[in-house]
Amino acid sequence: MNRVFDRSALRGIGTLAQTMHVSAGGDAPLDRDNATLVYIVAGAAKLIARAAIDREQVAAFNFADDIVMVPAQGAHAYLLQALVDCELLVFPYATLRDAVQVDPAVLARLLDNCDNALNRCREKALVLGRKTASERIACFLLSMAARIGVASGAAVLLDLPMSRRDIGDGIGLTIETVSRQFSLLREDHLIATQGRSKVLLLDLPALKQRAGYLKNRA
Amino acid sequence: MNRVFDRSALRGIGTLAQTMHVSAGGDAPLDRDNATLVYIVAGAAKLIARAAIDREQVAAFNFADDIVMVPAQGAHAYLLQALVDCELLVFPYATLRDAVQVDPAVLARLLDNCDNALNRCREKALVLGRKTASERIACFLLSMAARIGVASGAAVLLDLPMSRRDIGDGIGLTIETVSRQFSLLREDHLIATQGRSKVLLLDLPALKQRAGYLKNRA
DNA sequence: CGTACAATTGAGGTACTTCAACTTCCGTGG
DNA sequence: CCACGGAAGTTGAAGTACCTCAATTGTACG
Repeated sequence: MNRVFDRSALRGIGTLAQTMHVSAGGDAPLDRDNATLVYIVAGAAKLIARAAIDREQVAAFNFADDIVMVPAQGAHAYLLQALVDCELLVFPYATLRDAVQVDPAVLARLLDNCDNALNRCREKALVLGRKTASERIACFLLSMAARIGVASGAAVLLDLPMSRRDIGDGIGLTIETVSRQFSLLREDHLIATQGRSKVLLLDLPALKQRAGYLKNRA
Repeated sequence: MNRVFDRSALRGIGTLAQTMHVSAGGDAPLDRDNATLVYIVAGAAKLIARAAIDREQVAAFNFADDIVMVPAQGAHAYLLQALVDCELLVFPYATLRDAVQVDPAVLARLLDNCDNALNRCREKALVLGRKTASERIACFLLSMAARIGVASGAAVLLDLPMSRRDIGDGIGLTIETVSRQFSLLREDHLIATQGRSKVLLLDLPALKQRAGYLKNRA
């Protein structure tokens, strides 16, 4: 595991950090006026962009060992909400950026992390702007499989920490459309569900087909 | 101007760079298998994510002095296309990241740049996922005003280098819907257009209203 | 075991898309 | 300078994918 904040890195910047425990459903109490960097020690969270109280977009789902860059409030408000109980390490972005200049290797890893987040966000933009409901669900499931999936023979088991509403807010659909798409995938035997949160991906190739990925892959 | 690659920075990394000239409409011939960092010396470009030949999302519009991080090809292909004739400075991302560790200040500015791109991408995700057509157009115009707008009394003049199709591909609408929304804004005297590319924003407060920004701003 | 909430399913509405025709713009050549 | 032609943009009519509203079923927790 190539953690951004390994023991030696933390020795230098640990004093800048603030440890937080946020219980499931709660908002991380972050500074709204300054960008913040949050290291998720344990748990799972969603970063939401809020345009109105009843209209929000999940900008990213994040899990243990992820680093989340939470923007300051601008035209819209950003909140980091815990999906399950979380342990967080919180840094003011500007302070951290300046402090880690004594350790360029850590800075480079921060850059890599930011680049990864940017790439995921761009994939999300493509999904939101140009994909159908069934493609969106397939993309979502495959992306979750890559991050928190557990191989189970030819299948992949997902234990999703987020609700159907969260999923919908993440891929720009309503809770009902998400539910209908799950039902279609079940009918076609691409997935099986168990309870509210467990999803078994039965046919990854077929899911990739539905995701609308490029045909001519390297 | 706080350029990322000022004279002293370029002295150290200039040898890594490749200069390119791309004429309007052309693709920058980048390495598809590795992430690339492009500094736009002059011109304007669009970064597109392609799901199919007839289905692409503009991930970002970029202008002179911008740094664009172009992902390697994954599930989808990314292309940097020139909107007008461009002069570019191209770096392999990984090589550059390692090389600039001798100059943490440059690394920190790269991180800031990446953070800005991430923030813009997240705003885009919110627009694509949760905004109506009229809100999207307003958001687009305001975002362009902030980047390439020229104050003209109380109004702001835009000389858009991209077509209606590009705009649509950027905010997830069809060319026809974009056109209809422009017509509505004209009827309501929020904008005036002149030729294909010039847009005069006549009423910024009203545009912000239509953009669906948060009411209770600090 | 019962309650509260999450998820599913159905019926009807709507915002945007698709398809098609027309108009404007603007570079080119007469 | 003006006329031409092709591309870009605009406008209209019809279709559809997704949303909204409403009722039912399922799930997890006390």
